[in-house]
Amino acid sequence: MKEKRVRTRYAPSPTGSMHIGNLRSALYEYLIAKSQGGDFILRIEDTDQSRLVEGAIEKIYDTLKLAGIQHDEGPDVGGDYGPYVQSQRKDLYLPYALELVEKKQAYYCFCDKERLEELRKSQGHEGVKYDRHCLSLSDEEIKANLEAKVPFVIRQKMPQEGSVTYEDAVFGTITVPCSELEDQILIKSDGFPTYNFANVIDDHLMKITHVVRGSEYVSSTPKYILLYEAFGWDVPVFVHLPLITKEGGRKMSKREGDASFMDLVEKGYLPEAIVNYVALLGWSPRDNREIFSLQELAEAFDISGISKSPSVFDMEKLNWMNREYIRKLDMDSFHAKALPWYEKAGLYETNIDLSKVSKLLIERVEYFEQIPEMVDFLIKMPEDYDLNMFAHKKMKTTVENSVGFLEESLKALEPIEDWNVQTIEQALMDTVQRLGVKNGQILWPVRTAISGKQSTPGGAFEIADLLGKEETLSRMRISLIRLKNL
RNA sequence: GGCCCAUUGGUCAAGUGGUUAAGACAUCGCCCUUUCACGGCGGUAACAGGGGUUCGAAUCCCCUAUGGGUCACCA
Repeated sequence: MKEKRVRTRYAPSPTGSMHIGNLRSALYEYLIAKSQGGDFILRIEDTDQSRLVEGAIEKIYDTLKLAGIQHDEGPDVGGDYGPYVQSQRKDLYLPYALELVEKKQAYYCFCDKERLEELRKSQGHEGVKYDRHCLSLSDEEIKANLEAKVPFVIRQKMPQEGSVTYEDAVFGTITVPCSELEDQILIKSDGFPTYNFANVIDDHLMKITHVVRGSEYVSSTPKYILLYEAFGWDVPVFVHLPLITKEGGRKMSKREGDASFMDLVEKGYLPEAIVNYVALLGWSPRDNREIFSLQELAEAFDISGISKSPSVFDMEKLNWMNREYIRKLDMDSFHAKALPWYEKAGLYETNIDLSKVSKLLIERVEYFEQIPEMVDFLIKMPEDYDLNMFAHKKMKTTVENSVGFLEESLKALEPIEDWNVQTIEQALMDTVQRLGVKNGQILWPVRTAISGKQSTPGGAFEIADLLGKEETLSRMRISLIRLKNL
């Protein structure tokens, strides 16, 4: 048997933004193809015309592009198996359905929604299958209905006995009794195929070798198998992916406002970091490595590393990974990415040297949205900060002794003409020497007095340098007054 | 409810009959240190429960519990 070229596809429906689960599906599909030198195809599944969302296709393109997951074939780039949008393939499906009708594997159904509704009501709540009311229609009746233009659907005829078994690449052997299978609709009354049908047809026509999708499709896969068999087509490899849930084990959903890829990007997470993190949710490499570029993932990826159990999306770990990526950025690109956040924070209205800010921040930021809060004190000193902050056990400072230390520091700083980190450091360290105290006893009060915060992106020297001489001394004096007025 | 699937520390996870049950994030402690962060060292913490099979089970089988998925003219 000759090796077939591996082809996978990402087949989203254009109904909104790509949440994390979708992104991971696309990623794994891409990786499965690329790890074996295959092709990754993008196909738009818009057979539900009532759910179309304006601009959703563009969002998909943008997301894929940002994530670096580039497709070899798709609506925008073309390919030999187009069109890649199902609504543009609409006329292609009916003949296949009719072929099945011909083979007695499918049949016309003229039942309207009302009847189906009642059927459901009469039989209880869930687990109700279609009663095959139309299966027994005679050819004449069918013909008459067709000529009378009675709306119809085409249903797949399921076997009544036995079971269907298939090998899932991650879940192993799955067996479902045929009694569980409903005579599902293949062609809807609006002439469009259902997802289940279009999927099989398109995957076959597009020569997809690995059908990769979320595990919510595991139990409907037997229906697909039956379809492939009815047509006499090769059954592809099914790779079902475990779910990604949020804390508490609930499924992530855009309805509930769970983060989409784009949301995370907007918060200042780097696409590479998100991709890296998501790749590790549900898949693990043979070794213990955690940092992977997309290229490296494509080299290391293996279906056998995919796990069966769902995993929780952990923001903390994403934060960690994002910081790893941020710290690897060179200064210029970090600075460029930070700029919009400086603007948002109001730093543009100050004379503060932003490149110096970046140097301090690159070591401390987990994601960019944190920046405004980290630098707010530079713009405006918090006026009513808690003076108890001056008391620091390890620094050996108290609210009381800080007064004297601050006064001495002020004296040392006032004469400085060339105000920079070095001169500030020298002046302050000289003071430490002169008074014979611990470094922290001088530096902690100074830093606190000019920032009003428990922690800052830099120490006393750096913050004083950023603020400039005038502002620094002014803040120290104000804090001193507050301390004395206690 | 029927069917399908899953279950290793708070989280991600390695592990495929014999291990002191890795590693990472988080957390805690210590060190370093001008705060925070970084870095270094160390700690707490797991095989859902019960039966088997076996000389030996996290690994195989069964039952129970819990969790999830699915039962549409949605994908």
